[in-house]
Amino acid sequence: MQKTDQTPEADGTAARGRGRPRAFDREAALAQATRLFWIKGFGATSIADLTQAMGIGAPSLYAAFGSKEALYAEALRHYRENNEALVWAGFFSAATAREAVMAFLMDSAAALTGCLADIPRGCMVALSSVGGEGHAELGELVQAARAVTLDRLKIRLNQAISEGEIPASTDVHALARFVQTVQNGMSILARDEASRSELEAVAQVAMLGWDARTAQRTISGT
Amino acid sequence: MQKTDQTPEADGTAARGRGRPRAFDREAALAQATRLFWIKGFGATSIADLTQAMGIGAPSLYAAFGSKEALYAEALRHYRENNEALVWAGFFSAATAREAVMAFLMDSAAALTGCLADIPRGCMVALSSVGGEGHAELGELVQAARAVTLDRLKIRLNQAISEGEIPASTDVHALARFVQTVQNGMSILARDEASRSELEAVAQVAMLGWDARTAQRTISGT
DNA sequence: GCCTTTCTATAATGATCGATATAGAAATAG
DNA sequence: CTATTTCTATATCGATCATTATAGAAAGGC
Repeated sequence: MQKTDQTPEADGTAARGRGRPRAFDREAALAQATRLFWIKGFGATSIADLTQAMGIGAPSLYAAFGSKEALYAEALRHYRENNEALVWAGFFSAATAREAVMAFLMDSAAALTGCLADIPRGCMVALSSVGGEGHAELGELVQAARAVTLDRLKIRLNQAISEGEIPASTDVHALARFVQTVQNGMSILARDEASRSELEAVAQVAMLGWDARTAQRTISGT
Repeated sequence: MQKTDQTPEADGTAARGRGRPRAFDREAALAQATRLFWIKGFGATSIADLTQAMGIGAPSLYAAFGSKEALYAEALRHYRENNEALVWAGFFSAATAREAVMAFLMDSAAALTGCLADIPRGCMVALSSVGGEGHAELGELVQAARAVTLDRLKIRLNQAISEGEIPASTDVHALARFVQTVQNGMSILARDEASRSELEAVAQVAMLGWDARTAQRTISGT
């Protein structure tokens, strides 16, 4: 049960001194892999696709990342570390919950259409269907990643209630689900070449739903 | 250029008299294939998966449907013919645009969570990523299917304007995009096991956005 | 009854899948 | 320098992919 992992560096951490050093930049290779998984998905991306885009041979890929599934898991982490700020920075720096949600949706409109950086359209996490492809473990990983959005929204909404920004009677779960739904839907539209301004207009309409839902005379929820 | 298709019945139409008749129900087999494509997607569904679920051999599949891609195209048609009404019947029978959109979103909440029939969760069209998997032709097919939703919403909104239900100044495109976004987002939530009542609550919030956007004193768009 | 036609089942096609065995090349430790 | 360690490149593994050749089974037309 307490078998120690015998493989030299399956975890990816570079050994310090001995032996021939790796000839490629691990992070750069991971970035290319991430981009490919992002665009094509897990199942449609082959090892041959990956080695070509990463500029390395298959044995190097397996030595550095372990397996295709482990590489995807690392790509997910790389995706979050490098792209999360595009969508969440404004949310976390906003003074009010309304401004936070507004920023979240407007920044999503820009990021998901590839306007904030040279990145593929749509969200890698939202559009991933790796769970339905038979890879249950990776499926749970992306599902957990999707759940983070809902958690953050609910935390911010509860904070807004405790600060008196919105009524205590607000249905936090429903409102957070609504914002999550809109952002997820944006990914599908972005993949179909919807423009940034179109998604921004969607965000504006969504905020009208927010305003009506957070007005003092709230219609009691569901 | 005017090569006639030589294959006996690649189009699927049953020849009338001669020869041994087909031993399986073509529509029932197609229904099983549709279900499989719906759940797993095009790429992750193998011919072996299909023949097992359809209860036929591979040669029978190819004789009846031509190819895996042609089968998927037929599955898309079968999907629409058999599931469209779940989401659109109320929309088309509603007296006002508001009731139509409300019915569309509420019926979507029920259908996408598998509450209206014994069907998989989420929309086969919205969640399909066959385009990004390298099958451009099928990708255009599902993209066109997604565009139908937007078209219908815009047509109904324009009708509502001409009937005086909503102001002529309404940004029809933005409002239709908003509704489309919400419904698409619902599919992603439904796949992650969101409940019918959660999606119905989302629909309720979305309708508040509708009301604010269609109020006579409309804030001029974007 | 026989003959033609079309279906079905078995098995195999070449291609590609993810993953590795092997061996040579390149670096550090001593 | 030599020895050791770890990388990379070529080639290949069995499995599975979509597809089909082959042959036998079942129906209608005569």
